[in-house]
Amino acid sequence: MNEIYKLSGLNERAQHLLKVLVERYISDGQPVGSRALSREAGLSLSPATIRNVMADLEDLGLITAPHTSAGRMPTVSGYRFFIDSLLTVKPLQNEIIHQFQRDLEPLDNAGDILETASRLLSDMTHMAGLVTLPRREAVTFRMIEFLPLSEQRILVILVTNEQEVQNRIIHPTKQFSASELTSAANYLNAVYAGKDLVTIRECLLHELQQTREQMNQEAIRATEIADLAFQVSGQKRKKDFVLTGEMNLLDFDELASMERMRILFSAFRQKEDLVHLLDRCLESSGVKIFIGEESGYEPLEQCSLVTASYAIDDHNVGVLGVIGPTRMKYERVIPLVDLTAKLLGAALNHKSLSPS
Amino acid sequence: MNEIYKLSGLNERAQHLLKVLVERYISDGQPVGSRALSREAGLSLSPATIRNVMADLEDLGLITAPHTSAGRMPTVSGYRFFIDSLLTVKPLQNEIIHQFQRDLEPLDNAGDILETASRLLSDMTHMAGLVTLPRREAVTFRMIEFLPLSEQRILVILVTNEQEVQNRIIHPTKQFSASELTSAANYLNAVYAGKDLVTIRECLLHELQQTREQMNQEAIRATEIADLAFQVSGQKRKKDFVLTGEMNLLDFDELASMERMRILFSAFRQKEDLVHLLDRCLESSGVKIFIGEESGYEPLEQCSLVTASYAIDDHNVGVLGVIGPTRMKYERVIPLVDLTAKLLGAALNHKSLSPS
DNA sequence: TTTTGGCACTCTGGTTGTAAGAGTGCTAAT
DNA sequence: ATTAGCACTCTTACAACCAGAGTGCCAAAA
Repeated sequence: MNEIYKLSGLNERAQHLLKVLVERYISDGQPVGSRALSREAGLSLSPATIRNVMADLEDLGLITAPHTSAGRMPTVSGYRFFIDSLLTVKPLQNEIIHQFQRDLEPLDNAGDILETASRLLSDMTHMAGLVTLPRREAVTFRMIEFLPLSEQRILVILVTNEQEVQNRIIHPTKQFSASELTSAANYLNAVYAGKDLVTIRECLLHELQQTREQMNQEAIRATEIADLAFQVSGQKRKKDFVLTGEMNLLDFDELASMERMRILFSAFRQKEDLVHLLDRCLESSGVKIFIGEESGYEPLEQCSLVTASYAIDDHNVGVLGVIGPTRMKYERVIPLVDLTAKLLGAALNHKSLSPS
Repeated sequence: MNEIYKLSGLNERAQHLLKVLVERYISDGQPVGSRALSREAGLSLSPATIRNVMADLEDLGLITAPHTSAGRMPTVSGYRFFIDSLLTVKPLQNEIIHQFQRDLEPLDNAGDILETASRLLSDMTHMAGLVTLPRREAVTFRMIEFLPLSEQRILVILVTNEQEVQNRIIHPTKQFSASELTSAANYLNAVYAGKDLVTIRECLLHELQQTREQMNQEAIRATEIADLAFQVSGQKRKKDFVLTGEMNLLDFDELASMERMRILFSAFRQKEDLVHLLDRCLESSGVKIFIGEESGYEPLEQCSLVTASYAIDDHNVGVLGVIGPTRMKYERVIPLVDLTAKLLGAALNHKSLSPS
């Protein structure tokens, strides 16, 4: 029999017991023993029988005991199998969906929307929520306007994504007259509207290097100042993602060793690795889960990361998710992350479709 | 002798011993006993003598022992006396001053400046830094511009404080033509430039209620749309202060009980009380220190708060400071907070004076 | 009068031993 | 295939104990 397990996977009963064990462990945090499992499983099997099955599950590497006389708890593979094959996700109540919509709908700029999405995630799950900023390629240029503040300072107003507004002040070396600025803006608005910022920067660079003689004076001036304007826009962006509810993680005693927390928080500030990890989720849609060491990122060792990418115009442009202890209520977190991703995409899209 | 202490304060020797004790406790975190103090104080007194003095200091409520056979540690009054009368502040190295300037100078918008100031504070002290946003009365109007995005949406660009730019999108119920918008902007720029936002809102409200007949058509239209524009600007501001380095607080073991941290962090999110506390520091200039319970704010019980207000045009407009364990290196923190306040004020001022 | 050495006392923190409880693995019986 | 029984292991809590640190007080020394 033991042989059969190893060769052809787990039988019904073993799967059921694994499921109950994981569920119990998730809600308790205590290793679960054979007696408890026998009581809980509803199979009217004696603890002794349960023990045999548990021994098998341990052989398969799905559960493990912290020491001889403690119960068992799921390993990473155990969680993996649980999530992939045994989990029954709870559908969300309509009430929650509506609340999310209520919170996201009325906002009118991307920053607030991302922030709110992250906060919804962290508040609803009592864990840490995070939302990456949309890829820069996804930012499309709508219009630019120049507003002279003084001799040397020009305020650049950049409207993107039909709704989003960015400002910066530039200090051109050459003088630009008010009418030059207006015509430069008109030129740029006509030529580049609808293109994304990355492409535009490439074009500008290209044009700057070209022999000027092919262009008219207006285009040259416009290119010069646009280069300044977009240059700043292209520089390092201040942050890579919005992170909220970090402090919620203090509440989980499995993470609560000060040392772990310190590592985790400094990882949040480090960012690079985390960003890299999240980027890997951008490609495909759907909810992804990294359990503990699966993320390949040390500080997250005791944590799980549940992510989903969000899309604008059917293109995935960013990733959001939740970080919490491995022992989290996946059946609840997964649909929440899924929902948030969809609604975040919708909220960002919505703005570009309806003028209200 | 004991009598004399009580009536006329402490003699030299007792003061010196208190100073050494507090310094020692601050650097060690361990209650300090008579032997250690006798070694450290450089007075060639025996532990027994020291014990007598310590007993007196305890009678005066300046130090206390956690239990019979531990050393003594400062009480709140002890810290108070230490700070007010015994502390010798370390002057800052020029290197640090220059670094602060280097970090603050190049920034060109208030948001970044505040954020950087806070981060400087938290990084240099390894504690939590915070900076309140400038009072709204301190925000002066420089110019406004309207940019029609579509039929129903108008982008409002509001330049304040000579440098700061705010955007919002409004949806007026009535239609405004492009030329109407331009003339409205011109009107507002002419009439209100240099006034602060709060005053302007009051004026607008007042004018709206007046009988319209006294004004020309242009002024009426301008007032209508300006009301919309400033209305949004006047609404709740998103945040009250910038807080950085909260996580640094995890490193202090006297705060490190998860429970304390939770209370502290939820206090940071609560904000109201903290804001209220900070507001009380706005009135007068100079560094202020609240030790433990002195702040009258429960969650800060084990913490000290070191604040200073910063000024624009010689008016105090905001407060910044540092939150850390009662047992902090005041002689270093105080000058740091002081410096940051001055430089922050300068950085904010600077922008409005020199165009570069 | 001030300082000091001496001494008894107290409290903490670490170590050790012990007993109870929980859970296991194995074997033999059902 | 399942189960009862049993010996074994490991954790946890508790008590006892000891060493160390520090105190307060008193009487002697300066």
